[in-house]
Amino acid sequence: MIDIKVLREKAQEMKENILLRNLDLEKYNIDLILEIDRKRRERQKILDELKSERNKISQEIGKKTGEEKNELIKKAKELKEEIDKLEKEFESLEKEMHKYLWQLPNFLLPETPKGKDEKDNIEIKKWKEPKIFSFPPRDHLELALMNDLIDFERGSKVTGSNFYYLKNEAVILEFALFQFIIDQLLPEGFKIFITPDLAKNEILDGIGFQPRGPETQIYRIEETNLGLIATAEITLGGYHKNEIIDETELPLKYLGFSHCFRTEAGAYGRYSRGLYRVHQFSKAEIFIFCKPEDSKKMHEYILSLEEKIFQKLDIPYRVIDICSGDLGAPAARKFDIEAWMPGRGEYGEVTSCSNCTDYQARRLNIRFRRLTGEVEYVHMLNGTAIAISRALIAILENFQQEDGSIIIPEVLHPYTLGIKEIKPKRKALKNFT
RNA sequence: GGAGAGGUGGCCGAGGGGUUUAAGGCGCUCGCCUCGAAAGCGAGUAGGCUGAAAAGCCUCGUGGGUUCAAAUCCCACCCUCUCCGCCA
Repeated sequence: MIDIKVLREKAQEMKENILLRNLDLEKYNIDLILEIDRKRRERQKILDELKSERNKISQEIGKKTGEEKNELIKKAKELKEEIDKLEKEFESLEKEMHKYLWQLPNFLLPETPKGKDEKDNIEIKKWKEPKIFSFPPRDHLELALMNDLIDFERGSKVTGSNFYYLKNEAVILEFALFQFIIDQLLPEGFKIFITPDLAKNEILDGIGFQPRGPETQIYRIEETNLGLIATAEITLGGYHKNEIIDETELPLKYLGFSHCFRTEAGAYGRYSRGLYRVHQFSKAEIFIFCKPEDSKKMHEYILSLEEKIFQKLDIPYRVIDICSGDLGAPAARKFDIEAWMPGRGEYGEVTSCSNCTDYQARRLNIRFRRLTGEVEYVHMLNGTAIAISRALIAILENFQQEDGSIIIPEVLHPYTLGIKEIKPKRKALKNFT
C-alpha cells in the first residue's frame, strides 16, 4: 500500500509510475484520493474537537449530582448526535480513501528498466551457452513418460487437467533438490520453515494476491476465509504481520517449503505443455525482511544465491531484468532466471526475485524499531530457491541422453540414494508430439 | 466436535460503568550513590491519526451494539488453556 502522506508529496510521480507500468491511469483516481484526503482531514479536526468536549463533559457528569448533572447529560446527548453524524461521514471517507490507496501499485525503483511489456525485459547476464546435442533432444514430457516419472493421465482422472503424480526417480529428485537447497542456504544463515499451504484472505491480499475475482490465481476454500497459497511468499511474508521487529534482528532470512496452488485461469496454450504450467507444485522460497537501506543489496544477494544454485546444478541460464510494464503491483524491481530448456528450444523462467520495498510491509503492518527508537516499515523481498516443476523440466531436458536416459546432476548425488542415472522403462514413443 | 476457563502495555498482573485517558511488579534506558559493580533511591519506558507546534483524538483479542460515559454490560466471531470425544 502507498502511504497517503507520501502520495500527497509525490502525486505526480505516482501518475508517471502508473504509466510506466503500462496501467490505465484513469482507473486509479489519484486526484480523487487527494480530494478525499483533504475532506477527511477537515472532518477529523472538527470531530476531534467535538469528542474532546464530550470527554470533558462526561467526566464532569461523574462528579456532579442532581439538576446540574441532568443539565450536563442533556448537553452531552446533543453532542453525541452531532458526533455520530460526523463520524459516519468521516469513516466512509476514510474507507473510500483506503480502498483507492490499496489499489495503487508500488513505486518503481529508479534502476528498473522502462518498457511496455515482456518484450522490453533486458537480459543482463548469460551463464554458459545452451548445450548442443548430437541428437534431436526430447522434451521433458516425453522423457518423463519414457522414464515413468510423471503421470498426467491419472492426475487428470483423480483431480483434473494439469494435475499430475510425480513417480519414482522424480520423487527422489524432489526431495534431493530440497535437501540440496537446505545445504546451500542453512550456512548462509537462513531459518528454514515448512509453512501452512493455506492462508487467510487478508494475508493473501496483504502480499498482493487477489483472493477473489475472475482473474484470481488463488483457489478458495468454500465457506471459509482461506485460500490455497500460490507460493510460500504469502505465508512467510504474513509471518510477522502486525509486529515490530528489533533493528538488531534484521535482516531476517527465511527459507520456506510449501506446496503451491495456482488456478492459472485462462493460461492454457503453447507454453503450458507438461510441467511448465501446472495447478500444483512444490517450491522452496527465499524471503527476507530488512532495513530500507539494505534492500537493494539484499535483492542482489538473493539473485546471487539463485544463480549459484543453477550453476551448481550446471544448467545454462540467463538473467532477466524485468521492465516496468511487466512488473506486478507489489514489485519495485524484479529479476528472473531463465534456464535453457532444450525441449522448447528456448529459455524458460525458473526463478523470480522481487524487491517489494515497503509495499507489502504497509499492507501487513510489519515494522522495525531502530536503535534510536524510531519505528519504520521494513522492506520485504522474495525469491525462488527452487521450484520443483520447472527445475525438473530443466534437469530432464538438459541431462538427457540419446536413449532417453537422464544423468542426475552431480551435485545432487549425495541425496539420491545412490541413483546417478535414470534409465528408461519403456522405449521412445514414435510420433509422440 | 462437546463442556468449562480465559485473552489487559516488551513480559507478569490488578481493575467487573464515571477519582484508571490502565494500579502494582518484572525487564530495559538514563541519573544519583560507588574506585567500579550490586543493592538502594529518582526519572523515563506502546502504536496510530490530525496538527507548524502546543495539544487533541483513537486503540484493553476482532467486529457490532447499549450508554451522556465501556477494559468493565450485551451479541457475534477469532484465538489460548483444561477436561472429554475422535484421529495421523
